[in-house]
Amino acid sequence: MIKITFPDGNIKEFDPGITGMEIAKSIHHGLAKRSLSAKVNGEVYDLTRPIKTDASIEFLSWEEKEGKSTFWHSSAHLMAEAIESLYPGTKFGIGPPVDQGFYYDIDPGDHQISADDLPKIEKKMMELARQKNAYHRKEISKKDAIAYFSDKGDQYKLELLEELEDGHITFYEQGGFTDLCRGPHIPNTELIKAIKLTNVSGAYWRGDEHNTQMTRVYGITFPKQKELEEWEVMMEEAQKRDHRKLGKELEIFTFDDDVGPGLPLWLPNGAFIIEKLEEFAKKTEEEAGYDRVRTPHIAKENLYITSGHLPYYKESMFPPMELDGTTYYLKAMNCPHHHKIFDALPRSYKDLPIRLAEYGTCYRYEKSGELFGLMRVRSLQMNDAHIYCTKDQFENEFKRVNELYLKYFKTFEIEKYVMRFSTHDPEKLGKKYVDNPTLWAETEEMVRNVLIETGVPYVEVPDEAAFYGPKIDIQVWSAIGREFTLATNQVDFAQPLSFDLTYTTTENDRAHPIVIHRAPLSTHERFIGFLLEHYAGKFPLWLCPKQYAILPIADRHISFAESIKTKLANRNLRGTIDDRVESIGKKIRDTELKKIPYMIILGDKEVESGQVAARKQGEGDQGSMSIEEFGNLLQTKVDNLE
RNA sequence: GCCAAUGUAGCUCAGCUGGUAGAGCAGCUGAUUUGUAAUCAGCUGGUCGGGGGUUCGAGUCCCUCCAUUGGCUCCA
Repeated sequence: MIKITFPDGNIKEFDPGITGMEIAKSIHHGLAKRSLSAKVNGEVYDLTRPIKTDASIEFLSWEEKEGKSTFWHSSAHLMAEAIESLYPGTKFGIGPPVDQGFYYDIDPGDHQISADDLPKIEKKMMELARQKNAYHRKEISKKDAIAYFSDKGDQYKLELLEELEDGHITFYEQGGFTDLCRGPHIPNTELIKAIKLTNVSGAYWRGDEHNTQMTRVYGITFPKQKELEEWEVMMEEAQKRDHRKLGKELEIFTFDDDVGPGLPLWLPNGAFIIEKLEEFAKKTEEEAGYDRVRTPHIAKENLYITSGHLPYYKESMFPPMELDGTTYYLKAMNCPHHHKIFDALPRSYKDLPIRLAEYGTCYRYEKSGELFGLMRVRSLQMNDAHIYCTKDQFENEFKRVNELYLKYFKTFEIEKYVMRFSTHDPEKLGKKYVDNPTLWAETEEMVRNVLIETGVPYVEVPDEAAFYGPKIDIQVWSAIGREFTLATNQVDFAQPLSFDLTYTTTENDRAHPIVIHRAPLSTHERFIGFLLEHYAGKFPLWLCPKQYAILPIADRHISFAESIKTKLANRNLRGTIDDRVESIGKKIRDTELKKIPYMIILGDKEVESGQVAARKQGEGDQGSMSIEEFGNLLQTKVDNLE
């Protein structure tokens, strides 16, 4: 007998070779029905896989992330089966589950698979699912595995097999489809009740752009039709929050063909919000000891040769221009200019740390396929600063930068984030990274220490550092689940050396400072894009271009409206008067759609009582109050950055 | 840059197998002076992304370029 330990600590005995399914059934038929896979001694098992030794067990259902993964992984196999039966001769790459469903990379040979084929594949999948085919796990020798895929002529699977060790190879089979796969899988295809294939795209084999491009088919499946419907509603909701849509509706920004791709034009509302943000950042950073500087948008080639950007970063810069026999570049970053400012004066250890900030406009030649609304653009303004400090000051400075992030995140109610600590790959020294192994080791160690000390949760990602040093990026999720990098905090030991930046030490020697590049609010473009989705276009009051709208019911109420506006303007509250001859219903609707946070409705009653009828966007009537009270209400929120 | 899809009025979209553009909203004009999410009527507005081709005839078919979108790759 073997001992099986349950999550609640209970232990039961079973015959060796019992399966998860049988154990679940022995407890409760509901559990057996609900479970998709099981975690056995920490490893996710098929419910049909025999358990041979003492083990802990935890059943995984649709409610668990790993249960979903199992479900979607099996769905990928089902899709492959459908594709193979519809388009015989298709070769298969990899087909994993992802956050929202699954995909399979396929090589359909002569037959092109397009979006038009998806309904056909979906239908076939449904048909196959209803056949209630079990997923069979089979351990197989490497030799037999190679024979199978050689026979099939699937070079992709053969390539994957090459890297696998004999004795650790498993096949999964359901219906007429066999795949090389680690598993695990759900017991049976009939669990898959709702299927939606979402799109097809190209994907390089093994993620390398030098390899052939395969066709990637994305899909998502559910154990209940209703869940698919809910998911579809959720996707529609997400679309409404898309910053590109909101940016247009709220007149924040626009693009124009004649201006160029990735070059946003900020409309007055957008410009207003940016300037409010800047005002806030300047104040916050002044308090944190930063000095602001200003630098030009272009510089001579030599600056970027010195900085090392030309060898490492040239393809992301706009092409050079020739002026009077000299080559100039548009700046893609502010740091080289700032280094020259550091270098403009003799510096002593007594001056350090020096923190130079600039909301500098940069231009980056992002590849055309990478542009994405405001999130990836070619002209951008960074919330940038460079800190020059001694090695001793480094940890403290780095910590202070992290604290600044957290402060900003709190202000903008960003609760979900992850710090990614990017380190270098020693094999790529001199190619992707500045060739200075000692300093890489030293600085990575320092950053790691700060992270451990401050107790901030982080993940370490190898081979993603900047060319000049390790960095921390902060990953956030917009309200619609879009993930991207906002803040960045980078260590740079290389540029101070290449620019020969020095300060005088206590011993009257010369030493190179360490530089920290940081941009907590990322770029204006990305940050506004993020905020649009984060707040669904309902910006906090302090950022709103218009905080309130006064809606007079008839012409005769306009003069009262103006006197109120003046009073509120005296308290630095911003608003408009809708003096159109329109019904009050229409005025309210228009103001609601513009997402102006507060409305004041003015009619005879208000003129008589001297009070205002307040209405809140998205919430409705707030009742009557004095102008004073209304002003206080808004003022308090603005003061608290709400 | 690569694979695929899309591109019709300021916005959202319709336009069947080719027969020379249509709606709602917005805008303008007029009437309406209105109590918590759309008052009514009339009008204006498009070289159908650009260029080329096939055809008696192209928004519709073909080629090409541009842009956008979904991915891949990339991302200081």
